[in-house]
Order: sequence, then C-alpha cells, then structure tokens
Amino acid sequence: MFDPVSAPASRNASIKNTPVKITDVAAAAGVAPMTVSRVINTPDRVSPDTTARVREAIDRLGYVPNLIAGGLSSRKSRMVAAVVPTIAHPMFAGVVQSFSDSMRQAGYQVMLSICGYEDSDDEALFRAVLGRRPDALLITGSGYSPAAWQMLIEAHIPVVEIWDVSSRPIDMVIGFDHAQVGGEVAAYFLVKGHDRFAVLAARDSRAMTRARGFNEAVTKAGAAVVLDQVMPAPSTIAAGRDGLRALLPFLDQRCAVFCSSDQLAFGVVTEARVQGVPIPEHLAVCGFGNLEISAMNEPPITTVSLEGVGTGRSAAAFLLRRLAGEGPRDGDRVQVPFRIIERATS
Amino acid sequence: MFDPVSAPASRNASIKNTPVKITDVAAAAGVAPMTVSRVINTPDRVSPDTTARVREAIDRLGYVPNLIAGGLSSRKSRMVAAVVPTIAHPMFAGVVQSFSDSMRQAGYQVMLSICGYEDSDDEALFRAVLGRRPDALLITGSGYSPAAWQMLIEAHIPVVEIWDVSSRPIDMVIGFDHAQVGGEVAAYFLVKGHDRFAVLAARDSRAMTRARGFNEAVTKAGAAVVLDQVMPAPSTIAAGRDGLRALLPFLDQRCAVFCSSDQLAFGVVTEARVQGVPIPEHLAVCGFGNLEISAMNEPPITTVSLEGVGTGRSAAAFLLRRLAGEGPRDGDRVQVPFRIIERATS
DNA sequence: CTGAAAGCGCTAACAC
DNA sequence: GTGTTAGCGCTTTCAG
Repeated sequence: MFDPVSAPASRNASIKNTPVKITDVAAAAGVAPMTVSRVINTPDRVSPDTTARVREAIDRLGYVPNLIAGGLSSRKSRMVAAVVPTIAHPMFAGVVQSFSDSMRQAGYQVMLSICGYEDSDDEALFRAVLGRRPDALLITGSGYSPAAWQMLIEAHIPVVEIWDVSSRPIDMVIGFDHAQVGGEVAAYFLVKGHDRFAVLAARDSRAMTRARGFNEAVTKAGAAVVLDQVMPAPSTIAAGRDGLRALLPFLDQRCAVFCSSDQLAFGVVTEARVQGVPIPEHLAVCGFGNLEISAMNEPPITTVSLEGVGTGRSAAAFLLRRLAGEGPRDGDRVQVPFRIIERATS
Repeated sequence: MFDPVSAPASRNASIKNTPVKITDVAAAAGVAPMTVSRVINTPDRVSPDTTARVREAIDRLGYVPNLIAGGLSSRKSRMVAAVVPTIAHPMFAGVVQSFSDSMRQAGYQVMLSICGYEDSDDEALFRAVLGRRPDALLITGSGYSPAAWQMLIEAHIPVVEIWDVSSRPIDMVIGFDHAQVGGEVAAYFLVKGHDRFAVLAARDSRAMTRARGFNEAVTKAGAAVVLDQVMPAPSTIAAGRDGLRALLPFLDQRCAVFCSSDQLAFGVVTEARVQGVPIPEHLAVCGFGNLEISAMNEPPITTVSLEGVGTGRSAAAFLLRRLAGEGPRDGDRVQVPFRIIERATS
C-alpha cells in the first residue's frame, strides 16, 4: 500500500502538515473526489445515502476544503478587495464594517488594503491586490495614475468607487462632490448672517477639496476667509484644539469656522469652552461626518451628515448584483446625499 | 476567426476576459514560462539581457501575475487572516491598521473577518477563513468551541491571539487579564478613599470580565457597588450619557464609576456636566482604552491605557518571525502592560 | 542561466 | 447519481 520510493507519497508524509484533501475524503468515503465536491457545493445533486457517508468522512477527517484551489479551477475566488486610506477614521471604519458584513453574508471574504492618504505607488498597490484575483473591488475614489486606472479597467471585474465622484469613473460610483459640500456649508453660514470665516482642513485631498469649495463660495459672496489652516491627516481632536488657538487672534469679531471633520470640530468646541469663547454667539462651528461625538457632545455640534454605513452596504449590493451576472445599468453612479444638520454650535 | 468547435480556443476567446498569463508573456519574450517566473520572483538568477526582454513583455502586455495560482503551487498564499469582533471600536481599528501596515510591508495581504461580539458559529467562521489557506492568523482571544479550537490547531499555521489571555492558548498570545484590569481600577479608587462604586459595562465578554474584576475587588474591600449596569455592545457615548442618568439616584453621596470603555466614560462626563454633577468632587470616573477622546476632553478623563497600536505591530512581528521559519520560543506569550492614567476626573 | 515535466487541490465538462 | 478526464496558472524539481 505504502511505497516509500514514490515521490508524491514521501511529500505527503513529510514534516508537519496534515492537509486533508479532497482525495483523502473521497478515499475514506469510497467515492470519487468529484462526489465530495458535489456534497459540498451542490448537495441536492447527490443521493442522501452518499451524502451521509461523505459528510461523515469530512467530519471524521476534519476536512477544510481548499478554497484557493477551488477558486483557481472555477475562476472565482469569492474574495473581494477593499482599498481605503485608513480605518482609523470612523467614517471608513463604518464603510468597511458594513461592506464586510454584507459581503460575508453572501459568502465573500474581504481583503483589506489600507493605502494611507499619500498616493504613493498605486500601481504596486493594485498589482498586489489584483494579483490575488478578487472577484470585485471597492476603492476609495479618484486620483490614481493613468497606469493604475488602466490596470483596474483591464482586470475586468466589477469595481465600485466610493467617497468621491470621479471625472473618469471606472465602473460604479457611490460618492459625492466634496467641493459642493464646502459650498453648501458656506451658503448655510452666509444665510445665517455670517461674514467672517475660517477653515480647518486635514491634509487629505478630499478634505482640502471641501475647504476649497467653502472658500470659493465665501469669496464669491464677497466675504472674507480670515484663516485657512491645513492640519495633519488623519485629523485629530488635538489638531482641532490647536486650530482654535490659532483662530483666537481673529476672534475679536464674530466668526464661523468650517472643520473638515467632526474630530476637528469637537476639538474646536472643547478648546473654545476652555478659552471662554461663547458658541455659537461669538464663534459658529460646523464639522463634517456626523460622528457620534458631534451628536452626543454638549453642546451638540452642527455638521454635515452622510450615509456612511449606507455607502458600505450599497457598495456591497452593487457588486453583488454584478457578481450575480447582471450587467451595468443606470443608477450605477450614485450621488450620496448629504445634508447639514443644524445643532447648537451654529 | 472564431471556431465554435475548438473548446479551449473558444474558452479563451470568450466573452470578456483578457487574462494575460505567464505563458503569454513567455511567448512574447521568447522564453519559457519558468524564466518569466524567475524574473518576477528571483531576478538575480536571470541574465540582465533576458530580464530586460521579459520585463518589456510584462509591461507591454500589462501582465499581473496570478498570485492565487502561484500560491497553490508554492503552498504559500502570502495572505494572513485577521479575525476581530469589530473595527468600529478605535481599539481594534488601531490593531488592524498597524497589523495590516506591518504585514503589507512584508508582502502579505490581510483578509479581514469581522465576527461581531456574539460568538455565533465559530466553526463556520474559521472554516471560511482557513479555507482560504492563510499563511498565518491573528484572532481576538479566547472563547471558541472545542471544535473550532481543534481546527485552528490542525491548520498548522502560526496563530497569535490578541486582546485576552487564554486558558488554552493555541500558539502565541498578546493579551492581558481583563479581570485584573478591573481589580486594579478598584484598588486605585479605594486608595483615593472612595467607598461607593458603580460600573457601566458593555455587553461584551471582555468588558464584563473587567467589570467582574472590579466588583470582586470592591466587594473584597468591604465596599459597595451601588449600580452595576450592562450596556449594549459596542459601547457608545449615548450609552454613557444614559448611564449617568441611571446613576443620578445614587449620587446623593460621593461615588466612583468604572466604565468599560472611554466612549462610555466620555458620555458620563458630558452628561454629568449637563446635570451639574461636579467631577471629580462628587463623581469620579475612569474609562478604559485611552482613546484620544479621553485625553483631549475637557476635563481630561482618567482611563486605563494599553498599547493598542503596539499589539497590532507585535502580532505582525510574531507571525513574521514564524513565517520566516523560526520556531516557537519563550516570549511568545506576552502580557500587554496596562496602566491607569490619572487625569482630571478622579 | 534556462527549460521541460510534473504537479499544487480543486472543479467544469462530459461520459456512463 | 456518479465517475473520468483535463485543465485552472503557476512553481517545484530536476535536467541540461
């Protein structure tokens, strides 16, 4: 039965591995490997009797099917990749979490790539990701090199870009116009009668786009931006507190500040309390993201709300629809609605 | 051009795929597939001349090597799995982020599995994870079924359990004793002269273990726990504010409250300000996790600090050492140090 | 330094 | 229902 000379046998008998494989199960159950495969993947096409024998063998041997091998054969990895700049930010954490939940329910594993805010070598990044042959891809919008863009196109898998609208969408999009957000916050402040403004934005292209949109709208209205400060990304509460201190010299008159995230806004509001700056009478504050910290702070903080969890879930739904074989259709490019939630700081 | 009879051709020529493969590159460069493989994986063993020709072909064809196929052959997936209950909590987000960074630098992709706080079907979970044949595994400590435990053992891959010490460690451990944390917080409060206590803990086994440790130490000291409230997991600021309101009836006398997370503690402190409860004179508060929100709040919140980022990085280092071929050694079971950071709320 | 042969563990496709 | 054959795209191994 056992022939020490034959190479394959010696390989199997080697050092430590106990990689029970489909042939082992098949042998133990007295069936062909294909039958084991059917028991696992299409149980209704196997007789109850055989199924029972195979199941027993699987359990007894502790067989865990090698999905990698199966994927190579079936050309489906049942893995999807998600590329985000960070998960330290609650926004992206929420997106990844809900995306992952939805995909896992559908039997997909998520490969997570955290790429940072600096667009370093996106080609290398996508090569590493696409090399694993994910069945689909979620990426955080726009700003890749042409070569990277080309790679994504040529991967021929469903792709959903989130968080930003793109001028050259690859496939599906769930995003919004960051400049427009800034513009609407400015409009909101202007309507409330403000005429002196400040911006605190993290050094992150989207945050700075929001700031730009804000600045442009303010300037167009003939009002002044007295301070436009860029903070390190990802933004922190500490940076917000610093920001308020930087703003202090300008607070001889009433002012409204737009922060590129709720963390910054919370820092501003907290430091304002310490410094005795009355909010909203003397300083109005608007954040971005509608995190719990802005809703549950005292005073609650005015902010821009987006459907963050919704984005992850929608992205999953988009991809799953495609993976189920449906083609592209209208409505694959979605503008995430946002709105200003007025609270006590403005 | 199109011949419906020849099966292989029709397969390749079919619908959408442009899967450039190693044989295509080899043909284009006039070498054997193996040489292409060498150019990619062991460039120093190929002549500069050949390398140049192959590189050119790779670039021209836009070849992205199929790492899945390579992995099947080499029996290394260069993927590692990370199983955590959530990434919505900054603690785990930090761990995953730093773990992912370290692994990615070493050429590994992270497969993320978010399992939730309810230990539902851990066997199915691990089957899905191990089926992808990760080269190594990070999991969030303890509490699996014997069958699941067995699966992990039989996978014969390096495993690191984080966040909790385990009574039956699978392999490596980077964790701490949650009951001990609770005990030390109690001791800290007792030394400060407190004799009436409360606990707010999320419905999560680790958080409740911390609460239990706290309660036991308090009781042993002959002091009273006037309120021991379980909150929904994951914990929120809102739950903390609710918690303080639940505590109000007991605040006729001085009291010290231990919260199972900084979010809860922040909620308590914020609501206390609203309700006019003086902190720390009338109510002392200690959180857990040392998130930015506790350090940067006004007043800054006393809390328990752990090396969260360090955990992710250490876990990666542990696994990478094993993946590099080193065997187990002393020091593979690490107690994460924690300490109470005294701030203005106690 | 380069190539040819033989799989990795599984499943699609086609018999029976 | 079940088995057989032939790969999936790569790398291991061994031969030159």
